[in-house]
Amino acid sequence: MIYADRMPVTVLLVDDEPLVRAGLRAVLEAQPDIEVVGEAADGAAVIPLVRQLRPDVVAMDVRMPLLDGIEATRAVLRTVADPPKIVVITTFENDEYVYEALRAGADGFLLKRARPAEIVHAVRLVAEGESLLFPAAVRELAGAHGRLRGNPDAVAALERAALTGREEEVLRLMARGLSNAEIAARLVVGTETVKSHVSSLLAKLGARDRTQAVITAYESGFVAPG
Amino acid sequence: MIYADRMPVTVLLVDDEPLVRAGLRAVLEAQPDIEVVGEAADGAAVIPLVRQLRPDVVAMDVRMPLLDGIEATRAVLRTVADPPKIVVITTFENDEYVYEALRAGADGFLLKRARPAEIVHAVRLVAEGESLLFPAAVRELAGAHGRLRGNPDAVAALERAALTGREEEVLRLMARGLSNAEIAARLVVGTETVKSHVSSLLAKLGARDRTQAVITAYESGFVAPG
DNA sequence: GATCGTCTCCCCCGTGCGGGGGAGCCGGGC
DNA sequence: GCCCGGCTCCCCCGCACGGGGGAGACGATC
Repeated sequence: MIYADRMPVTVLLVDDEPLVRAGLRAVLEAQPDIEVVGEAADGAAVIPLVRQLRPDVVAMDVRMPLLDGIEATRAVLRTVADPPKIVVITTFENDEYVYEALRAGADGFLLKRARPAEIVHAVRLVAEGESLLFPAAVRELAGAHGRLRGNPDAVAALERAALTGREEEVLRLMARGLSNAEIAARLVVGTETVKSHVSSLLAKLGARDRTQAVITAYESGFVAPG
Repeated sequence: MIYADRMPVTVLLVDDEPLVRAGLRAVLEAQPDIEVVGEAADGAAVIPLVRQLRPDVVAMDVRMPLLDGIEATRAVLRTVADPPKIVVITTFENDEYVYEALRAGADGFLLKRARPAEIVHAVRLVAEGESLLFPAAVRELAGAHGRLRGNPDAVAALERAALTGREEEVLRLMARGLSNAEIAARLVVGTETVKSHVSSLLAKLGARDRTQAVITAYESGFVAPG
């Protein structure tokens, strides 16, 4: 493929770790059709930079000290006219922050440990308006080709369930092995509240216990393995 | 099991955090058959200490200021005759440094948040040159530089676990959502037997409960969704 | 013969889990 | 205005789960 005859894709890097920024810059700058036009260490600095630099793509960490990637994404999309595409960067798969960011309007995400070629690919795709949303695209990117979308029964169970937002959050955390108390701490609510959500989602999913619920989550592709 | 009649296993601790060293020392010294013979705060100090103390096992942090665990591992294996076994210590699962260290010749790894019993277990097994560790399989996977079929940590956890045939059967049934009683019925054994297998397998996988074990099963590809 | 690991089963015991109920608060929709 | 769904928190309660032990039977290995 030849990209050199197109306008280069301009990218703004936003990550609190200089090391990560340097790595991304090295990877992306190695491409003739990609240009890193700026860097920021926190979400708070993003908006003025976006206004000034007008990048095609913002590669943004989700976890940052002052203003995280979720809020920054919302802020950019809310306040900037003709906003750039936003790719959120994360260390962990199954990072619930990522889902928040995607809900906030991000166009895709990538893992820090992805291979250079995958990162480049992701940036190009997003720049072209292709939005890499959830598992299927990720698996494709990750090269774990061939995996199915999910067990139809499990998918159906999840769709029928019509979980509320909070229930989905709880299920994601359950699927990462957290206990009720740990989930409560993470969501900053009482354990009784978590138990309430758990009971509710178990009933909706037709699961007898949390283990069966997590199985359904995996089988349906609601959470993605590796 | 009685260990006291054997020669004690001698251990050298290498970690830049004094707190971690203290914790490891406390855990290991509580065992009659394990003796902590020295400590170092950085990889750079390891080689002379290894020459002087001749420990059976070096428990080494991967991330250290001057000389990290990867380079230190290489250095020890390259320059010391009849080198000790090396266990790398890490805070994070999904730590690519760990895989680097394994490629460099480390014999195993453990998470800082592992339970004392697991840490002790790991040190003993490594000291015995036993199969706890990453046999060829993991090193191969790590060296294949490629994507694995699953989350590397989960794969590693399963490899390291070395589950018995029965334990694997039980894990598969757990991963299908069966309760202990149901598994017992399926395998035509008593529920106490199943509980015994479950406890054993949880310990080996480093899982706190059956849900975490099932997650590991999915993440590693031990059971496949869909 | 002695040792070891696996599989089997048993005990006690604490607790996290999940069921079943209820209740207050808030925002949106009728 | 009222009602309803979602989120929050509370109670009681039974039980499966998991940790801590131990022990006998069997086969493989040394």
